[in-house]
Amino acid sequence: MIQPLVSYFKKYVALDQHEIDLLAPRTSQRKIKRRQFLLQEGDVCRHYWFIVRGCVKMYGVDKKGKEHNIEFATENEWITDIGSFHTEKPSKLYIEAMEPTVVLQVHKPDLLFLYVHCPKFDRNFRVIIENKFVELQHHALKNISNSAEERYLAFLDQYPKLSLRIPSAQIASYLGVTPEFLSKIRKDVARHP
Amino acid sequence: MIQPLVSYFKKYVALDQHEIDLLAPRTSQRKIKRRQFLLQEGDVCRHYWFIVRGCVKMYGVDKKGKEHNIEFATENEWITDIGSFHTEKPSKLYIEAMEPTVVLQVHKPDLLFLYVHCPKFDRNFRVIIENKFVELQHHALKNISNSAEERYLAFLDQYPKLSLRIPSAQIASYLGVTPEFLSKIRKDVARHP
DNA sequence: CGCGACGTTGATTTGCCTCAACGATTGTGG
DNA sequence: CCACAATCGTTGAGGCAAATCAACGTCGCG
Repeated sequence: MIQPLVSYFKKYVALDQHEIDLLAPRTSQRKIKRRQFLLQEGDVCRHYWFIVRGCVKMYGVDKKGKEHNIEFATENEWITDIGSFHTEKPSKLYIEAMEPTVVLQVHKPDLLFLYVHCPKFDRNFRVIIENKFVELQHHALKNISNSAEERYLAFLDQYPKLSLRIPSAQIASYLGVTPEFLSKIRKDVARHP
Repeated sequence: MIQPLVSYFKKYVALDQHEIDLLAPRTSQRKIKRRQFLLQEGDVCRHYWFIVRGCVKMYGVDKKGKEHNIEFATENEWITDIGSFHTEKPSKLYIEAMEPTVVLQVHKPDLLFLYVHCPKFDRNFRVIIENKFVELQHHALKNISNSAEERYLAFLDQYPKLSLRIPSAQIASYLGVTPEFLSKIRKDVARHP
Protein backbone atom coordinates (compact mmCIF):
# COMPACT_ATOMS: atom_id res chain seq x y z
CA MET A 1 0.00 0.00 0.00
CA ILE A 2 2.84 2.39 0.60
CA GLN A 3 4.43 1.44 -2.70
CA PRO A 4 3.87 4.89 -4.24
CA LEU A 5 5.73 6.41 -1.32
CA VAL A 6 8.64 3.97 -1.54
CA SER A 7 8.96 4.76 -5.25
CA TYR A 8 8.81 8.43 -4.45
CA PHE A 9 11.74 8.28 -2.05
CA LYS A 10 13.90 6.70 -4.72
CA LYS A 11 14.10 10.17 -6.24
CA TYR A 12 15.94 11.32 -3.13
CA VAL A 13 17.78 8.76 -1.03
CA ALA A 14 16.12 5.39 -1.61
CA LEU A 15 14.90 3.53 1.45
CA ASP A 16 16.24 0.10 2.29
CA GLN A 17 13.99 -2.70 3.55
CA HIS A 18 14.59 -1.85 7.19
CA GLU A 19 13.49 1.72 6.62
CA ILE A 20 10.45 0.66 4.66
CA ASP A 21 9.51 -1.56 7.58
CA LEU A 22 9.81 1.40 9.91
CA LEU A 23 7.76 3.62 7.65
CA ALA A 24 4.94 1.33 6.55
CA PRO A 25 3.21 0.83 9.91
CA ARG A 26 3.39 4.59 10.52
CA THR A 27 1.40 5.65 7.52
CA SER A 28 -2.32 5.33 7.07
CA GLN A 29 -4.35 5.63 3.94
CA ARG A 30 -7.23 8.01 3.86
CA LYS A 31 -9.79 8.78 1.19
CA ILE A 32 -11.40 12.17 0.98
CA LYS A 33 -14.10 13.44 -1.29
CA ARG A 34 -14.07 16.55 -3.42
CA ARG A 35 -14.55 19.64 -1.19
CA GLN A 36 -13.59 17.80 1.96
CA PHE A 37 -10.84 19.22 4.14
CA LEU A 38 -7.57 17.80 5.39
CA LEU A 39 -7.06 20.95 7.45
CA GLN A 40 -9.20 23.91 8.41
CA GLU A 41 -8.36 27.26 9.98
CA GLY A 42 -8.14 26.83 13.73
CA ASP A 43 -6.96 23.22 13.59
CA VAL A 44 -3.50 22.34 14.76
CA CYS A 45 -1.82 20.59 11.84
CA ARG A 46 -0.55 17.23 13.10
CA HIS A 47 0.13 15.39 9.85
CA TYR A 48 2.15 15.31 6.72
CA TRP A 49 0.06 14.11 3.79
CA PHE A 50 1.40 12.37 0.72
CA ILE A 51 -0.96 12.50 -2.25
CA VAL A 52 -1.39 9.07 -3.86
CA ARG A 53 -4.20 10.11 -6.17
CA GLY A 54 -6.16 13.30 -6.61
CA CYS A 55 -5.48 16.96 -6.08
CA VAL A 56 -5.71 19.43 -3.20
CA LYS A 57 -5.30 23.15 -2.68
CA MET A 58 -3.96 25.04 0.32
CA TYR A 59 -5.26 28.56 0.88
CA GLY A 60 -5.83 31.37 3.34
CA VAL A 61 -8.98 33.44 3.71
CA ASP A 62 -8.75 37.23 3.98
CA LYS A 63 -10.93 39.51 6.07
CA LYS A 64 -13.39 39.91 3.21
CA GLY A 65 -13.84 36.15 3.07
CA LYS A 66 -11.90 35.64 -0.14
CA GLU A 67 -9.76 32.57 -0.61
CA HIS A 68 -6.14 32.91 -1.75
CA ASN A 69 -4.37 29.78 -2.91
CA ILE A 70 -0.74 29.44 -1.96
CA GLU A 71 -0.04 25.86 -2.95
CA PHE A 72 -1.44 22.98 -4.98
CA ALA A 73 -0.46 19.35 -4.53
CA THR A 74 -1.13 16.34 -6.75
CA GLU A 75 0.11 12.76 -7.12
CA ASN A 76 3.51 12.15 -5.46
CA GLU A 77 3.65 15.42 -3.60
CA TRP A 78 3.64 16.21 0.10
CA ILE A 79 1.45 18.81 1.71
CA THR A 80 1.13 20.15 5.23
CA ASP A 81 1.07 23.46 7.09
CA ILE A 82 4.63 23.33 8.27
CA GLY A 83 4.23 26.38 10.49
CA SER A 84 1.37 24.93 12.49
CA PHE A 85 2.94 21.48 12.43
CA HIS A 86 6.05 22.79 14.19
CA THR A 87 4.63 25.30 16.60
CA GLU A 88 1.50 23.25 17.32
CA LYS A 89 -0.44 26.47 17.14
CA PRO A 90 -3.75 26.71 15.28
CA SER A 91 -3.34 26.96 11.54
CA LYS A 92 -4.56 29.92 9.53
CA LEU A 93 -4.82 27.81 6.40
CA TYR A 94 -7.14 25.34 4.74
CA ILE A 95 -6.24 22.23 2.78
CA GLU A 96 -9.16 21.10 0.64
CA ALA A 97 -9.57 18.37 -1.98
CA MET A 98 -10.39 19.59 -5.47
CA GLU A 99 -10.95 16.00 -6.62
CA PRO A 100 -11.66 12.70 -4.89
CA THR A 101 -8.30 12.15 -3.28
CA VAL A 102 -6.31 9.37 -1.63
CA VAL A 103 -3.52 10.29 0.77
CA LEU A 104 -1.04 8.53 2.98
CA GLN A 105 -0.80 10.44 6.19
CA VAL A 106 1.99 10.44 8.74
CA HIS A 107 1.18 11.57 12.22
CA LYS A 108 3.60 13.93 13.93
CA PRO A 109 4.79 11.53 16.68
CA ASP A 110 5.45 8.93 14.00
CA LEU A 111 7.45 11.36 11.91
CA LEU A 112 9.51 12.35 14.94
CA PHE A 113 10.09 8.66 15.63
CA LEU A 114 11.35 8.21 12.09
CA TYR A 115 13.64 11.23 12.41
CA VAL A 116 15.12 9.92 15.63
CA HIS A 117 15.56 6.31 14.55
CA CYS A 118 16.75 6.85 11.06
CA PRO A 119 18.76 9.84 9.86
CA LYS A 120 17.82 9.15 6.29
CA PHE A 121 14.39 10.59 6.97
CA ASP A 122 15.94 13.82 8.17
CA ARG A 123 17.88 13.84 4.95
CA ASN A 124 14.93 13.07 2.72
CA PHE A 125 12.63 15.56 4.32
CA ARG A 126 15.34 18.19 4.23
CA VAL A 127 15.60 17.75 0.48
CA ILE A 128 11.82 17.69 0.03
CA ILE A 129 11.39 20.97 1.82
CA GLU A 130 14.34 22.52 0.03
CA ASN A 131 12.64 21.78 -3.26
CA LYS A 132 9.38 23.20 -2.03
CA PHE A 133 11.20 26.30 -0.88
CA VAL A 134 12.76 26.84 -4.29
CA GLU A 135 9.39 26.51 -5.97
CA LEU A 136 7.75 28.94 -3.59
CA GLN A 137 10.56 31.44 -3.92
CA HIS A 138 10.25 31.30 -7.67
CA HIS A 139 6.53 31.96 -7.37
CA ALA A 140 6.98 34.82 -4.89
CA LEU A 141 9.55 36.53 -7.08
CA LYS A 142 7.37 36.25 -10.18
CA ASN A 143 4.43 37.68 -8.27
CA ILE A 144 6.21 40.92 -7.46
CA SER A 145 8.11 41.33 -10.72
CA ASN A 146 5.80 40.20 -13.54
CA SER A 147 2.45 41.32 -14.93
CA ALA A 148 -0.62 39.14 -14.47
CA GLU A 149 -0.38 37.91 -18.05
CA GLU A 150 3.26 36.94 -17.67
CA ARG A 151 2.47 35.11 -14.44
CA TYR A 152 -0.32 33.21 -16.14
CA LEU A 153 1.85 32.16 -19.06
CA ALA A 154 4.59 31.13 -16.66
CA PHE A 155 2.07 29.03 -14.76
CA LEU A 156 0.92 27.26 -17.93
CA ASP A 157 4.53 26.63 -18.76
CA GLN A 158 5.49 25.32 -15.34
CA TYR A 159 2.35 23.30 -14.58
CA PRO A 160 0.86 22.32 -17.95
CA LYS A 161 -1.00 19.29 -16.65
CA LEU A 162 -2.34 21.03 -13.58
CA SER A 163 -3.64 23.93 -15.64
CA LEU A 164 -5.84 21.54 -17.60
CA ARG A 165 -7.01 19.78 -14.48
CA ILE A 166 -8.23 22.52 -12.20
CA PRO A 167 -10.80 25.32 -12.72
CA SER A 168 -9.26 28.55 -13.90
CA ALA A 169 -10.69 30.45 -10.95
CA GLN A 170 -8.30 28.39 -8.80
CA ILE A 171 -5.38 29.44 -10.94
CA ALA A 172 -6.52 33.07 -10.72
CA SER A 173 -6.51 32.84 -6.94
CA TYR A 174 -3.00 31.40 -6.99
CA LEU A 175 -1.77 34.14 -9.31
CA GLY A 176 -3.36 36.85 -7.18
CA VAL A 177 -5.90 38.09 -9.72
CA THR A 178 -9.69 37.91 -10.01
CA PRO A 179 -11.32 35.20 -12.13
CA GLU A 180 -12.82 37.93 -14.33
CA PHE A 181 -9.46 39.43 -15.09
CA LEU A 182 -7.90 36.05 -15.79
CA SER A 183 -10.69 35.44 -18.26
CA LYS A 184 -9.67 38.60 -20.11
CA ILE A 185 -6.06 37.54 -20.09
CA ARG A 186 -7.03 34.19 -21.59
CA LYS A 187 -8.92 35.93 -24.35
CA ASP A 188 -5.93 38.15 -25.14
CA VAL A 189 -3.57 35.20 -25.10
CA ALA A 190 -5.84 33.23 -27.45
CA ARG A 191 -6.06 36.18 -29.81
CA HIS A 192 -2.32 36.88 -29.83
CA PRO A 193 -0.51 33.53 -30.20
CA MET B 1 35.70 32.69 15.54
CA ILE B 2 32.75 30.44 14.88
CA GLN B 3 31.31 31.18 18.30
CA PRO B 4 28.28 33.04 16.89
CA LEU B 5 27.47 29.98 14.83
CA VAL B 6 27.80 27.58 17.73
CA SER B 7 25.48 29.77 19.78
CA TYR B 8 23.10 29.87 16.88
CA PHE B 9 22.81 26.09 16.65
CA LYS B 10 21.83 25.91 20.29
CA LYS B 11 18.43 27.19 19.17
CA TYR B 12 17.99 23.98 17.20
CA VAL B 13 19.93 20.91 18.22
CA ALA B 14 23.06 22.08 20.03
CA LEU B 15 26.37 20.82 18.68
CA ASP B 16 28.70 18.80 20.89
CA GLN B 17 32.45 19.34 20.89
CA HIS B 18 33.08 16.71 18.25
CA GLU B 19 30.64 18.40 15.89
CA ILE B 20 32.09 21.81 16.56
CA ASP B 21 35.48 20.39 15.67
CA LEU B 22 34.07 19.10 12.42
CA LEU B 23 32.42 22.39 11.60
CA ALA B 24 35.06 24.93 12.59
CA PRO B 25 37.72 24.07 9.98
CA ARG B 26 35.03 24.06 7.28
CA THR B 27 33.89 27.64 7.74
CA SER B 28 35.76 30.71 6.66
CA GLN B 29 35.20 34.27 7.64
CA ARG B 30 34.75 36.85 4.96
CA LYS B 31 34.28 40.61 5.15
CA ILE B 32 32.39 42.44 2.45
CA LYS B 33 31.78 46.10 1.99
CA ARG B 34 28.50 47.84 1.41
CA ARG B 35 27.33 47.22 -2.17
CA GLN B 36 29.59 44.23 -2.66
CA PHE B 37 28.08 40.97 -3.80
CA LEU B 38 28.10 37.49 -2.33
CA LEU B 39 26.32 36.23 -5.45
CA GLN B 40 25.53 37.66 -8.87
CA GLU B 41 23.24 36.50 -11.63
CA GLY B 42 25.04 33.92 -13.73
CA ASP B 43 27.17 32.62 -10.85
CA VAL B 44 26.65 29.11 -9.59
CA CYS B 45 25.92 29.42 -5.88
CA ARG B 46 28.40 27.20 -4.05
CA HIS B 47 28.09 28.47 -0.48
CA TYR B 48 25.83 28.88 2.46
CA TRP B 49 26.51 32.16 4.24
CA PHE B 50 25.89 32.82 7.91
CA ILE B 51 25.68 36.52 8.76
CA VAL B 52 27.81 37.39 11.79
CA ARG B 53 27.40 41.13 11.45
CA GLY B 54 25.74 43.36 8.88
CA CYS B 55 22.84 43.00 6.53
CA VAL B 56 22.30 41.69 2.99
CA LYS B 57 19.47 41.57 0.48
CA MET B 58 18.66 38.92 -2.11
CA TYR B 59 16.87 40.03 -5.24
CA GLY B 60 16.03 39.30 -8.87
CA VAL B 61 16.15 41.76 -11.75
CA ASP B 62 13.27 41.94 -14.22
CA LYS B 63 13.48 42.60 -17.93
CA LYS B 64 13.17 46.34 -17.38
CA GLY B 65 16.19 46.25 -15.10
CA LYS B 66 14.27 46.71 -11.87
CA GLU B 67 15.36 44.97 -8.71
CA HIS B 68 12.85 42.96 -6.66
CA ASN B 69 13.88 41.91 -3.18
CA ILE B 70 12.78 38.49 -2.05
CA GLU B 71 14.75 38.09 1.17
CA PHE B 72 16.76 40.03 3.71
CA ALA B 73 19.24 38.51 6.12
CA THR B 74 20.90 40.01 9.18
CA GLU B 75 22.87 38.79 12.21
CA ASN B 76 22.41 35.07 12.96
CA GLU B 77 20.62 34.23 9.74
CA TRP B 78 21.61 32.02 6.83
CA ILE B 79 21.38 33.05 3.22
CA THR B 80 22.00 31.25 -0.06
CA ASP B 81 20.31 30.60 -3.38
CA ILE B 82 19.17 27.10 -2.56
CA GLY B 83 17.99 26.41 -6.11
CA SER B 84 21.33 27.15 -7.70
CA PHE B 85 23.18 25.52 -4.81
CA HIS B 86 21.43 22.22 -5.47
CA THR B 87 21.22 22.12 -9.22
CA GLU B 88 24.62 23.80 -9.71
CA LYS B 89 23.02 25.84 -12.46
CA PRO B 90 23.66 29.58 -12.79
CA SER B 91 21.67 31.66 -10.34
CA LYS B 92 19.16 34.26 -11.43
CA LEU B 93 19.57 36.12 -8.17
CA TYR B 94 21.87 38.61 -6.51
CA ILE B 95 22.96 38.73 -2.89
CA GLU B 96 24.34 42.16 -2.01
CA ALA B 97 25.51 43.74 1.23
CA MET B 98 23.49 46.74 2.39
CA GLU B 99 26.01 47.40 5.16
CA PRO B 100 29.61 46.40 5.83
CA THR B 101 29.09 42.74 6.55
CA VAL B 102 30.93 39.79 8.08
CA VAL B 103 29.89 36.27 7.11
CA LEU B 104 30.97 32.74 7.86
CA GLN B 105 30.76 30.81 4.64
CA VAL B 106 30.48 27.07 4.17
CA HIS B 107 31.50 25.66 0.84
CA LYS B 108 29.25 23.05 -0.74
CA PRO B 109 31.67 20.08 -0.51
CA ASP B 110 32.18 20.90 3.16
CA LEU B 111 28.47 21.01 3.84
CA LEU B 112 28.01 17.67 2.09
CA PHE B 113 30.83 16.29 4.22
CA LEU B 114 29.06 17.48 7.34
CA TYR B 115 25.77 15.96 6.19
CA VAL B 116 27.42 12.61 5.54
CA HIS B 117 29.49 12.44 8.70
CA CYS B 118 27.03 13.82 11.15
CA PRO B 119 23.25 13.44 10.88
CA LYS B 120 22.72 16.32 13.25
CA PHE B 121 23.58 18.70 10.46
CA ASP B 122 20.87 17.20 8.28
CA ARG B 123 18.54 17.73 11.17
CA ASN B 124 19.61 21.30 11.87
CA PHE B 125 19.52 22.39 8.28
CA ARG B 126 16.16 20.74 7.82
CA VAL B 127 14.78 22.84 10.65
CA ILE B 128 16.48 25.98 9.38
CA ILE B 129 14.94 25.63 5.97
CA GLU B 130 11.57 24.73 7.39
CA ASN B 131 11.56 28.01 9.29
CA LYS B 132 12.59 29.92 6.21
CA PHE B 133 9.82 28.22 4.28
CA VAL B 134 7.20 29.27 6.82
CA GLU B 135 8.39 32.85 6.69
CA LEU B 136 8.35 32.93 2.91
CA GLN B 137 4.92 31.34 2.74
CA HIS B 138 3.60 33.93 5.12
CA HIS B 139 5.02 36.67 2.93
CA ALA B 140 3.68 35.14 -0.30
CA LEU B 141 0.19 34.80 1.15
CA LYS B 142 0.15 38.39 2.40
CA ASN B 143 1.30 39.61 -0.99
CA ILE B 144 -1.70 38.16 -2.80
CA SER B 145 -4.30 38.83 -0.14
CA ASN B 146 -3.53 42.23 1.39
CA SER B 147 -3.32 45.82 0.17
CA ALA B 148 0.02 47.57 -0.02
CA GLU B 149 -0.70 49.47 3.18
CA GLU B 150 -1.57 46.30 5.07
CA ARG B 151 1.58 44.64 3.81
CA TYR B 152 3.65 47.59 4.94
CA LEU B 153 2.15 47.60 8.42
CA ALA B 154 2.63 43.86 8.68
CA PHE B 155 6.27 44.32 7.71
CA LEU B 156 6.81 46.95 10.40
CA ASP B 157 5.18 44.61 12.86
CA GLN B 158 7.16 41.54 11.87
CA TYR B 159 10.56 43.21 11.35
CA PRO B 160 10.58 46.34 13.51
CA LYS B 161 14.36 46.54 13.81
CA LEU B 162 14.99 45.87 10.16
CA SER B 163 12.53 48.54 9.11
CA LEU B 164 14.60 51.15 10.96
CA ARG B 165 17.84 49.84 9.58
CA ILE B 166 17.31 49.73 5.83
CA PRO B 167 16.21 52.40 3.34
CA SER B 168 12.51 52.41 2.71
CA ALA B 169 13.04 51.92 -1.02
CA GLN B 170 14.35 48.46 -0.11
CA ILE B 171 11.21 47.70 1.84
CA ALA B 172 9.10 48.93 -1.08
CA SER B 173 10.89 46.52 -3.39
CA TYR B 174 10.24 43.65 -0.98
CA LEU B 175 6.57 44.56 -0.69
CA GLY B 176 6.18 44.82 -4.46
CA VAL B 177 5.40 48.54 -4.67
CA THR B 178 7.28 51.58 -5.93
CA PRO B 179 9.21 53.79 -3.49
CA GLU B 180 6.94 56.69 -4.44
CA PHE B 181 3.83 54.81 -3.52
CA LEU B 182 5.32 53.58 -0.26
CA SER B 183 6.08 57.18 0.58
CA LYS B 184 2.40 58.00 0.19
CA ILE B 185 1.46 55.05 2.35
CA ARG B 186 3.83 56.28 5.05
CA LYS B 187 2.23 59.69 4.95
CA ASP B 188 -1.25 58.19 5.29
CA VAL B 189 -0.14 55.94 8.13
CA ALA B 190 1.43 58.89 9.96
CA ARG B 191 -1.73 60.94 9.51
CA HIS B 192 -4.09 58.16 10.59
CA PRO B 193 -2.66 56.53 13.73
C1' DC C 1 -35.73 19.30 -15.14
C1' DG C 2 -33.62 22.77 -12.28
C1' DC C 3 -29.88 24.19 -9.70
C1' DG C 4 -25.18 25.25 -8.71
C1' DA C 5 -20.54 25.62 -10.57
C1' DC C 6 -18.05 27.79 -13.99
C1' DG C 7 -16.56 31.01 -17.42
C1' DT C 8 -17.33 35.24 -19.87
C1' DT C 9 -18.43 40.16 -20.96
C1' DG C 10 -19.03 45.12 -20.21
C1' DA C 11 -19.21 49.54 -17.47
C1' DT C 12 -17.17 51.83 -13.96
C1' DT C 13 -13.91 52.66 -10.29
C1' DT C 14 -9.57 52.52 -7.92
C1' DG C 15 -5.01 51.18 -6.35
C1' DC C 16 -0.83 51.66 -7.83
C1' DC C 17 2.59 53.10 -11.50
C1' DT C 18 5.12 56.46 -14.39
C1' DC C 19 7.51 60.42 -14.97
C1' DA C 20 9.31 64.66 -13.53
C1' DA C 21 10.82 67.69 -10.22
C1' DC C 22 12.43 69.09 -5.77
C1' DG C 23 14.75 69.37 -0.77
C1' DA C 24 17.58 67.19 2.59
C1' DT C 25 21.44 64.39 3.72
C1' DT C 26 25.58 62.19 3.18
C1' DG C 27 29.83 61.38 1.21
C1' DT C 28 33.99 62.71 -1.29
C1' DG C 29 37.69 64.54 -3.88
C1' DG C 30 40.14 68.81 -4.92
C1' DC D 1 36.92 73.07 4.19
C1' DC D 2 34.09 73.71 0.54
C1' DA D 3 31.96 72.33 -4.01
C1' DC D 4 29.74 68.85 -6.02
C1' DA D 5 27.71 64.44 -6.79
C1' DA D 6 25.09 60.73 -5.26
C1' DT D 7 21.58 58.85 -2.33
C1' DC D 8 17.29 59.14 -0.31
C1' DG D 9 12.68 60.49 0.61
C1' DT D 10 8.84 63.23 -0.90
C1' DT D 11 5.22 65.46 -3.83
C1' DG D 12 2.06 66.03 -7.75
C1' DA D 13 -0.12 65.25 -12.40
C1' DG D 14 -1.65 61.98 -15.31
C1' DG D 15 -2.24 57.15 -16.94
C1' DC D 16 -2.96 52.28 -16.85
C1' DA D 17 -3.62 47.62 -14.92
C1' DA D 18 -6.57 45.28 -12.37
C1' DA D 19 -10.68 45.24 -9.12
C1' DT D 20 -15.58 45.65 -8.53
C1' DC D 21 -20.22 44.88 -9.61
C1' DA D 22 -23.73 43.08 -12.31
C1' DA D 23 -25.53 40.33 -15.77
C1' DC D 24 -25.67 36.42 -18.71
C1' DG D 25 -24.74 31.67 -21.15
C1' DT D 26 -23.35 27.02 -20.63
C1' DC D 27 -22.63 22.89 -18.85
C1' DG D 28 -22.82 18.77 -15.80
C1' DC D 29 -25.19 16.54 -12.45
C1' DG D 30 -28.40 15.15 -8.68
